[in-house]
Amino acid sequence: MCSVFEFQDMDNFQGDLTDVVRGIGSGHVSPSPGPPEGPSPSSMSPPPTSDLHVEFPSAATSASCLANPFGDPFVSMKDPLIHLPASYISGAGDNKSNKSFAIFPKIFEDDHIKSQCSVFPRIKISQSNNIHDASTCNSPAITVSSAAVAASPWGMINVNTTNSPRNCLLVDNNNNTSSCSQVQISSSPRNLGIKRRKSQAKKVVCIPAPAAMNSRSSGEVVPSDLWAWRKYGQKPIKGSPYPRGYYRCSSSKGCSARKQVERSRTDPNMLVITYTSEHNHPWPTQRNALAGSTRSSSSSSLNPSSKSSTAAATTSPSSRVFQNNSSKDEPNNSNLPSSSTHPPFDAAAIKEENVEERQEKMEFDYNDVENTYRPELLQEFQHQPEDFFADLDELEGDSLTMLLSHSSGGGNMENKTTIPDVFSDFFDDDESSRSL
DNA sequence: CGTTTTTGACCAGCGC
DNA sequence: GCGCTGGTCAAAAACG
Repeated sequence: MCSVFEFQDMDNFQGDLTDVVRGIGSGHVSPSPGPPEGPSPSSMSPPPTSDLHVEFPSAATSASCLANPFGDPFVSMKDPLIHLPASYISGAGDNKSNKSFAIFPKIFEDDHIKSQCSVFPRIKISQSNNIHDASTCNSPAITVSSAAVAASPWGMINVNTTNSPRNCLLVDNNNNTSSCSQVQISSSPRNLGIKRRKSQAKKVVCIPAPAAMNSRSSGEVVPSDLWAWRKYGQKPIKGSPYPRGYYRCSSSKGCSARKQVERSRTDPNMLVITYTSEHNHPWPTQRNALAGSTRSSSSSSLNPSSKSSTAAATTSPSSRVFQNNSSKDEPNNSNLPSSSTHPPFDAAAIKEENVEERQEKMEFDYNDVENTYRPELLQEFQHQPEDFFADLDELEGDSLTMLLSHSSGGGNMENKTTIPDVFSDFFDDDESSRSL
């Protein structure tokens, strides 16, 4: 029933990630069945949506991560894409389409990075209202646990989907077994496919790709994180119909942080983002590149509506989403965290104006100089969930919508009640981390 | 004007 | 050493 990918040598893994995704893709019934036929993102089906439930980590799961080897928003943060509140993800009773997405962080340990970070919390995304313990493989669930999970309290992502013939996928570096059948990806040279220019710590994240509305002309969609990324290259990748985009951090000159973004060759709905190197600067207090940051997919002839969505997704001014009254003209705003580990809740390309409104409402405070969110933030969510989601309903074409396609349509608040718990865990988790 | 995107060329690692 | 492939550079174009 299940497929198990074993990465016997994570150091040689890089090129195989999409194979993992393939496994995932085959595991869930995509709205766009069949292998990709080519780089035609405009024809891609929307990302998995609706009826997903996110179970947030317990306080114990991400205890040990204060280090931030990458300095990217996926480190030390609850990835906004991952940690979407359930009502974001939940479609208004839409049980028709199969929705799933897998996010599996993966760390490539280098000399200096050794199982130190619980970047991703344990997360379960289930198709139904039942949160399955996918680790048991008894339920129709895809379980993706990164190698880092075994090595550290990183995150386990259980992606639960129904109607999947092979609906339990385990990615584990510890040869974790189950009743699942196994597909092994060994470190044999033939499986490498991608050379390693040099040993680098990398972190691979697989996320649902925002749909075509967010696509660039190249077909890439880049969910936003809070760093400003500048694309410096794009290459077709052998064996994949989709090109790989190369981005470097433009938030700060001299920052060596880079990331690669590509679609899964087998599941266009999935984006594989590989982070390399680390940021050497705090979280950006501004998008230092407004001029280009908003031009976005202007070149996208495929989907004019994508304008301001893609680059925005990559380098959008939405970085200001939860920045506390920070002016984009004021770098090093004292209101902002001194550390580089405070990604505002920026689930890619939220409309800026809405973002600002939300900012006012939520009054996020990033005075925290430690590596976590302030508990107050949680309280904000806990106490104002309705406002929060009411605002969200106003968003159109934002990343959440893109991510979830037609998710919360009409202000469906069915799962609203889960939010406080969600954020409770969300912050409890960080609390536990901070205490270390 | 400042920034990003695009894209062809170049460089480097790896297998044969 | 050669070829393949991935990663990076850099000039030109585009955008606000």
